[in-house]
Amino acid sequence: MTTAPTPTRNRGNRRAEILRAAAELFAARGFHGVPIEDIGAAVGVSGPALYRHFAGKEALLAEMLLDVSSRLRESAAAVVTSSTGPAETLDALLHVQITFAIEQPALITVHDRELGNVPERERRQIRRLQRLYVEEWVTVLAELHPACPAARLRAATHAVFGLLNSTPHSAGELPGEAMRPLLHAMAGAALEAAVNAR
Amino acid sequence: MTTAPTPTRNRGNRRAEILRAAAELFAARGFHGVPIEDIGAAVGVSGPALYRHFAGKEALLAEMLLDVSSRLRESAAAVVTSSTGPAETLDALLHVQITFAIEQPALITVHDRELGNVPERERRQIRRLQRLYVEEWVTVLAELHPACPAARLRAATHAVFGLLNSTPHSAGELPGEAMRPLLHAMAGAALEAAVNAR
DNA sequence: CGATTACGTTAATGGTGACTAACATCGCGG
DNA sequence: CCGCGATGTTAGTCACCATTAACGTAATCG
Repeated sequence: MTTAPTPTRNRGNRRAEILRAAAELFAARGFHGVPIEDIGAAVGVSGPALYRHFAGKEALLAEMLLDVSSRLRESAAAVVTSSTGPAETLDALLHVQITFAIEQPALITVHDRELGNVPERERRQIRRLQRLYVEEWVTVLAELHPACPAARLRAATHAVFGLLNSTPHSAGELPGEAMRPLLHAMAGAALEAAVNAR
Repeated sequence: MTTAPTPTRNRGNRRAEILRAAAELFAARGFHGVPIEDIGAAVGVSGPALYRHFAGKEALLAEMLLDVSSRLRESAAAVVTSSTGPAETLDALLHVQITFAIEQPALITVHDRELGNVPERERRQIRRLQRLYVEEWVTVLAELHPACPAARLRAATHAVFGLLNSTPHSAGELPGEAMRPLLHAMAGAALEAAVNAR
C-alpha cells in the first residue's frame, strides 16, 4: 500500500476502472452472466460499492456503450472532415476501426451484443450514433462508386465490420502487428469486390 | 411395426421445435436472458414441460451447439472428399457457410456467443468440431497457397467467418438473393488479399 | 473543531428463475 | 380392463442476485 499517500487522487479513476473491468467480464460471460459482485471484485471493492458510481447495472452498460459509439462516431467524423480525398478517407476509416478492434476487443464485442439490455432511452441514442457511423462509411463509399446502390454499400459495410470485429475470435493466431495490415488488406479487397461484382 | 403413426411422431418433433425456438430466443436475448418459461411458451407448452425432453437448460444449449458444429463439420468434410480440385472446394466451402449464415442466422449467432455456457464436457466436443471445421478451410487454402504460413491462413479464415456471419446484423438491408453472391464475392476477394502477403 | 462529502462495508429485502414434486391425461399393448 | 410410458400441468423449493439500509471512516472546508 505504498502508492496511496493521498486517498482522494482516484477521483474519476475508479469509474473508468470499473467500466474497463465490466467490459471484459461482459464480453466473456454476457451481461446477465456477470453478477455485480464480480465486477466489484475485479477492481478490488466488493459488491454494492458500484452504486456509489453508477445508478445500476444497466446504467453502467448504457454508459459503456454510449462511450464506445460516440468515440467511434467522433473518430469517423474527424477523419472525414480532415481528409484530402475519398480514397484516403476510406483508408483512414479502416485504420480507425482496425485500431479499435485490435486494442479494445472486449468493448467491440459488448458493443454489438448487449445493446438489447440497455434501457430504451439511451438505446435510442446509441443506435443513432451507430447509424451515423455507418453513414460516414456509406457516404465515402458512395463518393468512390456512385453507381452502386446505397443498400448494397450498407450491407458491404456491415460485412466489413464483421470481418474486422472478428479479432476477438482469432486472438492468439497472429501477433497484433501482423494482424493490422492483414485486416486492412482483406477489408479493402472485400469492399472493392462488393462494389464491382456483376 | 417400427413406424408408429401417432405416438412416437411428436417425440422428435417437439424436441426439434424447442431447439428451433430456443435458438431464436438465445440469439435475441442471450442464454441467461431467456427464462425457461419463455422457451416453453414459444412452442405452446408452459415452463417445466421442457424437462420431459432435455435434462436442463444447459443440456439444451449443449445439444444445440453440438448439432450446429457437427453439421458444419460434416458438410465441410463431404465437400472436401467429393471435390475435383482445391479452387472448387473453396467455392463449395464458401457456399456451405453462406447458406448456413443466411438460412440459420440465429443458430450461427448462438454458436459463436454462448459456447461459454456449455458444460465443460460437451464444450470440449464442440471446440473439437469447430477446430476440425477450421482446419478443412486451412487445408484447402494451404493447397492453393503453399507459401502462406498456416497461422495467417487461420486468421484469414476467422476473419472470413466474421464477414459471413455478419448476416444477422445486416438483416433488412438486402434481399437474401442479392446477399448470397455479394458475400461470396467479398469473402473470396478477402481471402485472395490475405494470401497475397507483402 | 464540526459538518459535509466521498466512498466503502456488511446485512437485509424482494424478485426472478431453474429445477423438482405431485398429480392428470391419453394412446396403447397385454 | 389394466397398467404404463410419454407428455403435460400446477404448486412448491431453493439459489442467486440486483438493489437498498444502516452504518463506518477519512479527508476537505467553514
